[in-house]
Amino acid sequence: MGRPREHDDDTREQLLVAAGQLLATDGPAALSVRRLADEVGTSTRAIYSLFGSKEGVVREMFVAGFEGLGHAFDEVGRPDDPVEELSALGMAYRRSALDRPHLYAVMFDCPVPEFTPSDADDAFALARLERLRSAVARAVDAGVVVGNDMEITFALWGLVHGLASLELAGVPAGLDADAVWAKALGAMLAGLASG
Amino acid sequence: MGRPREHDDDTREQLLVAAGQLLATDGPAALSVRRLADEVGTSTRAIYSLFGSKEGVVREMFVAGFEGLGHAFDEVGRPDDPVEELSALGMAYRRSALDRPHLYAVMFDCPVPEFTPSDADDAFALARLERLRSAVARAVDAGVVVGNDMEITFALWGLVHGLASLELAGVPAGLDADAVWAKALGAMLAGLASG
DNA sequence: CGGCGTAACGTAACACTGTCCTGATACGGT
DNA sequence: ACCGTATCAGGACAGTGTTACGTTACGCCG
Repeated sequence: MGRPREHDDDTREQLLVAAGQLLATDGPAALSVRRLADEVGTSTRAIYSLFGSKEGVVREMFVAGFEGLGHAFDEVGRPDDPVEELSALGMAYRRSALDRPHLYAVMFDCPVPEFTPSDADDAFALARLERLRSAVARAVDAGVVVGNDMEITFALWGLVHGLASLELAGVPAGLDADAVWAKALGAMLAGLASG
Repeated sequence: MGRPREHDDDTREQLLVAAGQLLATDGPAALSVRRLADEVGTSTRAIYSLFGSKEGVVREMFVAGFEGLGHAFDEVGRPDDPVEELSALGMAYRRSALDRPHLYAVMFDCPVPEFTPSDADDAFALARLERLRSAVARAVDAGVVVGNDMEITFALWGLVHGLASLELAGVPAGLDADAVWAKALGAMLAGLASG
């Protein structure tokens, strides 16, 4: 009974794609409910039916961002050398951030004031780091890095997050970002090896 | 000739203080031109007379944030051991971020969509890092860290920025932030020493 | 000393925002 | 064929940053 819904999963997908494009091309200020609806050719009501609010749309992008990070981690195999695995995870993190900078901003900065991560969102984000944590644990077990699993995980996360953040903000001309990443990751992993 | 101005440097200061408090207590969404004017007991016109726009207010906070970082660096003396100096600069960075989290957000995240750092702003921010760069250069000269000055500076900046960013976002319960900082900084500096 | 020019003021209007409510719409069941 | 109902589009509402307007308060000059 009732009118058949046109605000279905298909328009939902279209809205998310359009929201990503708006954010990527014209910045957070351009992401308005009306413009988003226009872009897809539907009404503002669709956004509230499907996502509850503008915040809901951005939350979905937050989740998508961390899922993308998880996938980037999954694509890293399991090299024989645990240290090499950690290094590969770091570079996967970098690639994930650089490939979708607008999502990375939603994940860590809060460019859309309507959305701030809830505790559940934070928990979801934290869970994507399990892959990194297990790699750290493996390295600790192998004796190639020494210390507390969780502390080392956050030390590494802090490093790659900071580097990615700075690189997205724009490194000065004449500075080789590749070299900075190689130097930083190499030094950190070497330092962790010696206690 | 003309009416004497009441929108003077005093109200300017009051507006900046009030803007900081609004941002710190009620978040970026609460920082509206009308509310800011009400808080100080003046009119919205004052903000446009003194700062040109809302963006101008936030820009001033951006500058104040980096000046605060510069002062935090200045308070670090010049220990005999260059590595100890780098470590102290890192902890000064941490303190600066934790003392004024709302300013740190303005500096790196863009929580107020009206403001995005211009090239001049970025240049000003970068100049505050000169203190770190000179300390790195000193350490390189002393042979206690090896590599390119600028690359190492950004490696260190990335690390402390990432750690501060994660700590402000909230580390999971049961994780000792002090320990993470000590571990991360120690490992990085140790790793940089061995090339 | 009175009136004028001028600079700065508060306010109200504009175009926009996110959100909610109203009236129209299109189907399934009787 | 008609009604009930779930869904839709669009307009209303309160709030945003910004700007144009009319008013106010002072220094200067006649």
